[in-house]
Amino acid sequence: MTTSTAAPPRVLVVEDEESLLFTLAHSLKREGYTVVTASRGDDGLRLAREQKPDLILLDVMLPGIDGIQVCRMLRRDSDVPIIMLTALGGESDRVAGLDTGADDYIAKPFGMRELMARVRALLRRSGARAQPEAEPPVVISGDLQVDRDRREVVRGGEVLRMKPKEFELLLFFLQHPGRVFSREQILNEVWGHDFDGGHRTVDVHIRWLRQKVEDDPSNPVRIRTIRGSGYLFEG
Amino acid sequence: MTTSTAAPPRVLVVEDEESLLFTLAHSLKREGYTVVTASRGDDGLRLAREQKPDLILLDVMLPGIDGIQVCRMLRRDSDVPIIMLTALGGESDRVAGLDTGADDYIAKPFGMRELMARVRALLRRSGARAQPEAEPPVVISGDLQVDRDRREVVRGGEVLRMKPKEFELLLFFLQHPGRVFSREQILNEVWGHDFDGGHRTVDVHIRWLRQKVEDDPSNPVRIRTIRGSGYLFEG
DNA sequence: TTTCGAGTTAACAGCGAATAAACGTTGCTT
DNA sequence: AAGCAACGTTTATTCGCTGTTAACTCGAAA
Repeated sequence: MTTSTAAPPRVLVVEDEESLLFTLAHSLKREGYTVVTASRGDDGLRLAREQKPDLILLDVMLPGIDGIQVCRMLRRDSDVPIIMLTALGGESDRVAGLDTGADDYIAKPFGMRELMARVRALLRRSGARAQPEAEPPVVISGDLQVDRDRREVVRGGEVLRMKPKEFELLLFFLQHPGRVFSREQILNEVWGHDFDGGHRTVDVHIRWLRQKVEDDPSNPVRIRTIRGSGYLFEG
Repeated sequence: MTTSTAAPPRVLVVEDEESLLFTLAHSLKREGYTVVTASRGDDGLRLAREQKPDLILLDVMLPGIDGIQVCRMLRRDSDVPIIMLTALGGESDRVAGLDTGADDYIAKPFGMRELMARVRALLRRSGARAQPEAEPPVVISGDLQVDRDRREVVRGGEVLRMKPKEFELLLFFLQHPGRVFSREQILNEVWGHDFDGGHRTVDVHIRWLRQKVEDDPSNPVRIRTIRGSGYLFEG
């Protein structure tokens, strides 16, 4: 019943914080989606009805009408997939969000990668055709197998137990081999747009990753350090 | 949604320090952009609205209205890409800058080359057409291959281990073959506009480069010395 | 020959990264 | 509700690398 086209899926983003809106729009476009934006709840509601998007990203806190209201009103006559963006990851928010009929929620701050994964998943579930990028569920590089569906990493037959952030970080590297990324870029992609901690956090996670992924963690071959620039994953 | 033209992208530079403003404008023009300048925050704001530039370089410290304010005011009705030029590379500055809705920031002192790279990246992201120069990821000259993504130099099948400055310097030469550059010019481009060290620093780096790049470092063929003028890279 | 610019080498200070460990938070178990 | 385990982040320390400068040598131009 949702719109289904041969063209790329349309995503409506309703978010008042300018910089986040920009980042979201940009990331979505890069993935191949068509993006429509609004920074007020009432505008969002109007656009949702005019444009019939295939998916909606909806901030909870909004000027005009808040996200919860918008969601409720939309649900009266549509079952378009909705992902709520909530400020505080509190249990109550989550419940409140899902109660209104949202299909998923994600707490700020969130990594772009995770959000994109959820968007993709939700669109697939909702049966939207023409996935802009049918990312394979398993990414392989050398003797490494990363299964995004099972959230599991297999190396030489044995399953590596990965922490969530480690997994995300490794997946990010696997998907962008042979290119240097600065700590800032990595923080933006893996941690989230508004993570404001120190960039040394990356170092530590790199280290942990190396201990699981490298033959000799002290002499890394896969995840190389490019002094003064960042890190590079050797495809 | 942003302004997009067939003509070269317009860049607005707002900077109060005369010499830096001059350098910036000059470098941008050489890259093929159309440049508009202002040395006060209020003038910058006015010009931004009149001229609708495709990108803005905005100093944080400004007479009139400071850069943060200008950025905030612009963001109310525009999503033109903005790069902030910050004096102190402190983490807090970064956050403050990005919070106002800036798309990128760069800490002084910075090399012109890096700035140009960011300008290019941001314009590409924002979807501005008519890229003045779509820089290829790999630059080749003779048996030299410089890979900017991997930050790696390959010569005759073997990978050369390069220090950061060496890499930048070599890349600079590769991109400007057959032309003499004075030490001052090289310092400006590769080191940064307000590097205040001695110019002999260049000599030493040239020497190190030659040892890695020349067949006979004592009789350089690729990086030639033009006595009294500077150095020249033989394309 | 004299002078000035460039080559060469080594010393040193400062920075960036690796590492280990502590801390605070969260979520789960009992 | 309390205790516990796991995880993410921060901090401190160590270590090695890199950039810069200075001193000396060499060679070319005047």
